[in-house]
Amino acid sequence: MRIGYPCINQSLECRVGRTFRLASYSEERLIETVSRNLDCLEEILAYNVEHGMLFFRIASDIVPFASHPVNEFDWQEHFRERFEKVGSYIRSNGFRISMHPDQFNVLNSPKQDVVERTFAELIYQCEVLDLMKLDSTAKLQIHLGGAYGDKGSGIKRFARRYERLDERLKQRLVVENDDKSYTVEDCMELHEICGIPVLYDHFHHICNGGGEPTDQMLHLISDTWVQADGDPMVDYSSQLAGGKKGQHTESIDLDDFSAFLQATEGIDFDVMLEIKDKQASALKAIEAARSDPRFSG
DNA sequence: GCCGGTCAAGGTCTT
DNA sequence: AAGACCTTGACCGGC
Repeated sequence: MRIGYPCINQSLECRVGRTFRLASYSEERLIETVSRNLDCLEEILAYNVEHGMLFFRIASDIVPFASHPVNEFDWQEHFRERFEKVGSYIRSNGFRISMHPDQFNVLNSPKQDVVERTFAELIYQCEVLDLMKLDSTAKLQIHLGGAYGDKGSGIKRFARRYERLDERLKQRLVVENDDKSYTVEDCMELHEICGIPVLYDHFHHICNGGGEPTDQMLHLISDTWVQADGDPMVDYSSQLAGGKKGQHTESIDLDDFSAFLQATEGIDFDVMLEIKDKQASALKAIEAARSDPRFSG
């Protein structure tokens, strides 16, 4: 079990997803920004090695506007060696890596242009992981998409588009239950059709699930990950006290996290802490997990 | 310098 | 048909 946090380390000055506005796009600016993002990624990874946090999510905009038509620059070639160098560091330290195309990426949209943009974004994010020479245990996690009043059709549409993806991309893509529409059960239905692994988001399951116990859900989704996929990835958060339903907590609730570890005893997975204070909570979680025989860091 | 309106992108719900 | 909200950090123009 590796423990990690997404994208940002607040105790370091740098930001790995630094970007800029479309209106101020220039090739020069792009090169400068990607270069700084890669510097920062190296800095964060070194911090994470030092602190035993071996699961990390790379920000989607590590290469700003990578899948946008404005960007005609061959960033893949220009930064090839730098990506290789970071990838080599990742591999030699035993990191697990994910990326998470965000809400605008809707593979099951009825709109063809939306689907095309989603394909382009998925290809870009896959290229980042490929350039780092990471194997198929490095994943892209995406939500099932819009419900459009008929989830059954939405699931089938996702499956059809999934089949059209390049094999390389199919080996990286996993589907995650969301907090509003598609439950773990829905994701399992999609898995039955096209074989895509299911990433369990614990908090989303609490918000939008059938009340099934955690261990039951984990046993269910574990079988959707084959050896080449690595251990299942799991997202963990909890409710912000006094906040709207679905809002992520500011800082980890260690009682809740310990209960989560206990409820999942004996099941292998890597866990991503989607908590606002990022590495601060990850550090606390690691202390709580040190006595767990599954923990590696 | 500092403040805060605004930012590529979709979906869903309200009016 | 159009607009607000979701959710988030930080860019960047205006002061």
